Parts: sequence; C-alpha cells; structure tokens
Amino acid sequence: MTDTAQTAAATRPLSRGRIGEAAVAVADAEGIGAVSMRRIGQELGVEAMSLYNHVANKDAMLDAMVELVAAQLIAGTSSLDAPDPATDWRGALRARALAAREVMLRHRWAPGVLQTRTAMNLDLVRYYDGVVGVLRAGGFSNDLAHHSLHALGSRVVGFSQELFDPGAAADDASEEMLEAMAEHVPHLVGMLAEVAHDDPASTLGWCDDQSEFEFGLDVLLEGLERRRASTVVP
Amino acid sequence: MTDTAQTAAATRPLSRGRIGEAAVAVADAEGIGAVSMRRIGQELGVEAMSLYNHVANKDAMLDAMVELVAAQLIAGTSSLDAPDPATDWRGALRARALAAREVMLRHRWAPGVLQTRTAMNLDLVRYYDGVVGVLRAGGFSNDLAHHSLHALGSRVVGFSQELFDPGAAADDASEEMLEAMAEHVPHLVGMLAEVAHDDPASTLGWCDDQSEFEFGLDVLLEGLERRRASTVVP
DNA sequence: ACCTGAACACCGTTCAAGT
DNA sequence: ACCTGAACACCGTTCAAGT
Repeated sequence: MTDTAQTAAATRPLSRGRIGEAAVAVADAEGIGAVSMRRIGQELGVEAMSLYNHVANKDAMLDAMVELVAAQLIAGTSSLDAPDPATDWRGALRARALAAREVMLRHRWAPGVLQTRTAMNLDLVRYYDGVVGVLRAGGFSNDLAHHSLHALGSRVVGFSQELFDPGAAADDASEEMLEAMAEHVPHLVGMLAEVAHDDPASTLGWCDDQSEFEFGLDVLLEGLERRRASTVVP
Repeated sequence: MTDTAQTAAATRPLSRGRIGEAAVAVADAEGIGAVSMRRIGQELGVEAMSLYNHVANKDAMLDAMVELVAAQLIAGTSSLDAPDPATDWRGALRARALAAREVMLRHRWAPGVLQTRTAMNLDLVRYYDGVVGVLRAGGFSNDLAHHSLHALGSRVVGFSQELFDPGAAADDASEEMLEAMAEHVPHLVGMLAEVAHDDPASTLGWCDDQSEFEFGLDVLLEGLERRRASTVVP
C-alpha cells in the first residue's frame, strides 16, 4: 500500500478533492472513526501534516467529504425520470427522497457527519432548492413549503432519525431478557410478539428499514397534500 | 474547585450514578466535547483512572448519562395530566412528545449521544412502551402501532432531525452571499424572502424550532389517525 | 509553494503498585 | 476493594526547517 500510494502521490498532486475522496473511501470501508488526519495522509502516501496545505483542519476535511456526498445527491436527482411535479408533486418528491436514500445507504457515515456540519454547502442547498421547486410547482405557498421542509426533515435527503435501533438492541438482548422485562414493558413485548408472529422469518431484528422509511414518508406526503389542497382556493 | 471537590469525594463515595451526574452537568454546561474521563475525574476530585472502578469505559459512562435523561423522560410523562388515550390518543401522545421535548432542550447534547447508543436502556424502552400503550388504547393494531413508532421516529422523544440548520447557515451567510447564490437556488431564495417578509422581525435566522416541531408532529398524528380510522371495522 | 519531523497538549486505556 | 502514577498508543495542530 505504501508503495503504490507513494507513486500515486508522485503522479497526481495532492488536492482538497483527492483528500475528500480518500476520506470518503476510508469512511465507507471502515466507518468515520477510522478517519484521522494521520490515516488519510498515509492513504495518500504523504505525511499527515501535508494535508494542512490543502485543507484548513479536520473540520474542513469533513466538509470536503460532505461536498462529495452532496454532489452525488444532485447527480442522483438529475438522472431521474420522476413524475412532473406540476401534475404529481408527491410522486416527484417521493422519487427524489428514494434516490437520495440510495446515496446515503452507500455512505452510512454521512447522516451522522451531516448533523455536525454548519458550513454552507452549495450542492446541499441546491438539493433543497430542488425540493422547494417541486413543492412550488405542485401548488404550495412559500409558507407551506417552508413548514413542509421542516416536517420532512432529514427524510427529504434519504434517511430518517432512528433514535433507537430495535434490531441492534435485540441482537444484544436474549429472549429471556425480553421476558424478564415483560412486566415493565408489556405493550412493547406484546407488539413485538405479534409482529414477529406475522413475519416469523425476522424474529427479533424484525424492522424493514426501507419499508418503514417509505411508510413515514408517505404519511407525511399525504398530510402535506391535504394541507396544500385546503389552502388552494379554486 | 479541587479543594471542595476533594472534600466532596471524601464525603460521598464514587459511584456510577455520581459519575453520570457529573458528566451530564459538564455536558449541559460546556457540550459533549468537554466530557472526557480525565475531566470528569477532575470534576469529582479524583484521578481519571479511578472512574474505571465504577464504569467499564467511556462508552459505559455515556450510557450512564443516557440513563439519567431517560429517567427524566419517564418522570416527565408520569407527572403529566394529559388526555385519556382511550378518548383522545392524539392529545395524549402530543402531550408526551412535548414533555419529552422539554427534557431534551435541557440536555441538548442528548440527541446526538442517543443516536450513537445501542445498549438496551430500561427507562428508554419503558418510555417507548408508554407510547405503544397510548396507541393501543387509542385503537391501533399492533402492526400499525409498530409502523407509527417508526414514522414518528425521534419526534416521539422530543426532537426532530434537522439535517441542516438554516438559521446557523444563515448566520454565517451574508445577504450578499445569498444574492450571489440566487441564480443557483432561486426557489429557496424566493421562499426565504417571502417568509422573512411576512415576519420581518426574524430576517435570516427565521425558523421557530418549537412551532416547526409541532407542525411536523401534527401532520404525522393526523396521518396516523386517518390510517387507524380506516382499519377499524365498526 | 509545498512537504517534513519534532514537539505540544490532549485523548482512552492498561497495568503494576500502593492503601 | 478502591485509588494512583507511569506508561502506551493514539489524536489534532503548530512551528521551524527543509526543498
């Protein structure tokens, strides 16, 4: 690795873009915890301190990573044959969110990093602009579009906040543990038992992230459509 | 500080609970970034290494912090005169979410930490159990209750995922910057201009987190009520 | 203009030693 | 049983020195 990296460094000059790419690759493969200045430098066949010539600090390196993901968000939605928002804004927005979701699934560290960023990112703002464009074309007032953006929250960029991953928790938890908890959490245990019974293949880690994402998205889209329709005076 | 801390340590023995409390206090005051083993030890008038007698590692210390917040979640909902879920599940759940939100606003580091946790936490699970209890009392099937839990996501514990804080971004951005971006993000700039115009007091950092939280919550509650009603055969 | 090595001030964690 | 000090392997970042 050191050898090929060395020659690569000699070939292509270091740059903010190359640093971002290397960092994304490491984060994709080993998680964001593996991303350090020293490690990315090593990946590029260079001392960690050399990175500071192209990137102000680690935070700026994370910004560069976000930039690449945001660019994929834009790329993903432009190569999309979605419904015309003027006639089917829900379909148009739904397609956008699902396309964004595919990007986020390729970079599972991205949601966490995105949340810590405050720096303005042009492509990310452009993505949001596209969403507002869809809503406006679909007949939303600017005010309702604004509220809708907040209501959809992160779902509009392809992920939803799962505060607590029942699957991960269940992996740790034995069934006996759940039984022991039953008296404290009767509703949850009852629900779990019934849902697991209906779909026995997925005993404990039973949640289908994709379909739950779509369920939540659709509830929101329906509710927003209802509000849009009630504000339109024909 | 060292002096009073020393005597305090002599008075009350170290414990997982005291460590958690100290860590929560530091995080509340200075953010989660200030929470380190060395710092919490210092806060308790003890060497960092002493903490390891009561807490397996830093991760376990974070678990102890979450435990305290989850206890407040439970405490907040028990001292709540909310509507009877059997007659008004939406009111009951709404009150719960808003009470939880107050807890989270007191511990702004909590959402971020919560997301990194996988360990089973009894009080948190009990809180969720209460939510499922409300839904069941309101007439939800176990299946719909399960989907609803996912759809509500973190909102049910009082915060929503704001991927991008327009307020924070706007603080950095001058109006000129926005004008310069106008050609790239015409919809967003237009929306911003109109919303800001209607409420001129809050020019750029214009989003009212609390009311946006409630808007999103209400859209979801309405949409879920609609689905509940359509599954009930009278 | 870019890269390097040593250094600084921090981390979490281990371990042998104290009481 | 609990606490300590030194040590290890990491961080991000600064700075003077190289080319």
